[in-house]
Amino acid sequence: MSQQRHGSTPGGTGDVPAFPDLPEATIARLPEYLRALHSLGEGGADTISSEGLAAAAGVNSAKLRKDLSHLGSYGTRGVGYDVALLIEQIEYVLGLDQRRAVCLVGVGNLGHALAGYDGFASRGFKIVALFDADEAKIGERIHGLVVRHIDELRQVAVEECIAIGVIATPAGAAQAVADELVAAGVTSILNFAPCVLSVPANVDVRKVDLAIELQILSFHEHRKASLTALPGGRSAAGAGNQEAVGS
Amino acid sequence: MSQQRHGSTPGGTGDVPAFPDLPEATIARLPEYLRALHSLGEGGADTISSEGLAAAAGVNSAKLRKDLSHLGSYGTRGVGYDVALLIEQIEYVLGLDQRRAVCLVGVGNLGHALAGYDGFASRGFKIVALFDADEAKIGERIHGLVVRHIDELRQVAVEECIAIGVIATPAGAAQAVADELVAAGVTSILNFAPCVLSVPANVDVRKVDLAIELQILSFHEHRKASLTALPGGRSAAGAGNQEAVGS
DNA sequence: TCCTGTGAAAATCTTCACAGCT
DNA sequence: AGCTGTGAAGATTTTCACAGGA
Repeated sequence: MSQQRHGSTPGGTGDVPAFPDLPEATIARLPEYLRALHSLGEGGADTISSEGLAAAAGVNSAKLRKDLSHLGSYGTRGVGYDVALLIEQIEYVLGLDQRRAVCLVGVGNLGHALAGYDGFASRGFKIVALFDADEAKIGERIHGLVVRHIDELRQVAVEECIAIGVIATPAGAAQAVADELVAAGVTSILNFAPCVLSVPANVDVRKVDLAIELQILSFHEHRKASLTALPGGRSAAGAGNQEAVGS
Repeated sequence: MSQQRHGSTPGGTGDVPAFPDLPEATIARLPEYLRALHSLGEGGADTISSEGLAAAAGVNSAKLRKDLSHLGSYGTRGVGYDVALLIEQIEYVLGLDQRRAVCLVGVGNLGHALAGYDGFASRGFKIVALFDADEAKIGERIHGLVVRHIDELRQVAVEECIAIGVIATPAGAAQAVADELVAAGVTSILNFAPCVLSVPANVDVRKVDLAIELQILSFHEHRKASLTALPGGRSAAGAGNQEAVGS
């Protein structure tokens, strides 16, 4: 879903430093591997096989090995991967070793929940500022942060070195907010508003649209219904997006 | 592989009726097209070219045409697509013409917000029941619905014909909830808990993990930083082929 | 033995470019 | 003319299957 490509490989001769240019599909899976690794690590595992990690992450083992091979060789044949080492490597590649400040714009229904979402803090992100355009909300305290007026965004973004902006406004306001974020120097945006944003090529946008997820599920419901209404429907060969986990 | 239109498939594999089997990638984009069409329709457009619709949906026009061609021929050469007709067709394929009941399990921070999220109702879904395991929350009224105990899930699911279950519990509880949903006959699950669910093959699971989205953005931040840190780096990545970014 | 890492094949997805309809 | 629908080419992603190290 990325809006733009990330071809890089500058033409220069390659004293390219440590930046493996990973396939997008791989990048999107690394966080899941990381979560699985943390979970396994807490369970006391020191090493884990590709099969085991793959199961914990919900993918198949060949894909997992291929993905990890892009990072380098951090496994041991006959044994598996060292959990702690792999965590470290993935965290490095994802840039999680440095703290990244996040701001959230729009403290309505959804924004309110995001502001207090534990999952952010527990996985290396800290929301450092909240903004809204609604005067009635300015000054409100949410999970320890005070809501500020959107006009302060530019200044605060610089002060706090904000790296990622989260947009949780209604669709109508989202483009203007994105423009503000870009103007403030933010180069990564997570957009919860149901609309397309236009941004300069150096800015990355990811979109999460809750209704779209439901609509995709609705399609599959519709499909399943139309199959069972028929004689001898094939059952679900690649229907889901999850491996058939057989633990 | 090129699948023909709903003509009769030779060979009598069964006169499979109107269910085009769309590529997953296409399915995932249809809701976006639908949103764009509604938006254009409200703006007064009766017809729209592939170029125009593609821009509104944030994809390129060739992809859009290919996607729509899988549904059949609903465009007019030289003119474009009839907005109303196309909306109708996409809604039909996505199964949005029938009301689908949704239940939400877990009314914590995030669940609370989801229960009141306008985007669901406004795009054809209705949350008809809320569940939680925490006695303290049972009976609470949220956006017009009373929170019930998870033990009632099975019964309520049948009564209300629940088609889709949304899991917004902590990770530790998610698998048990998924099992309950499956036992209650729910065959589509939207999972917000950061964990992998195992479900039978006929159940579709989609996962939304907010922290993972941030981690993916973090990767790109890291990558961008490592590029600009290099000599000659500059914004050489000009290969950007994003749609013309209209101001 | 067990398991990773990886070429090569297969499947899927995207883009091009133009035939053909309005 | 303008625009859709679509084969064919290209790019990416997944899967297979096995070489080779522990």
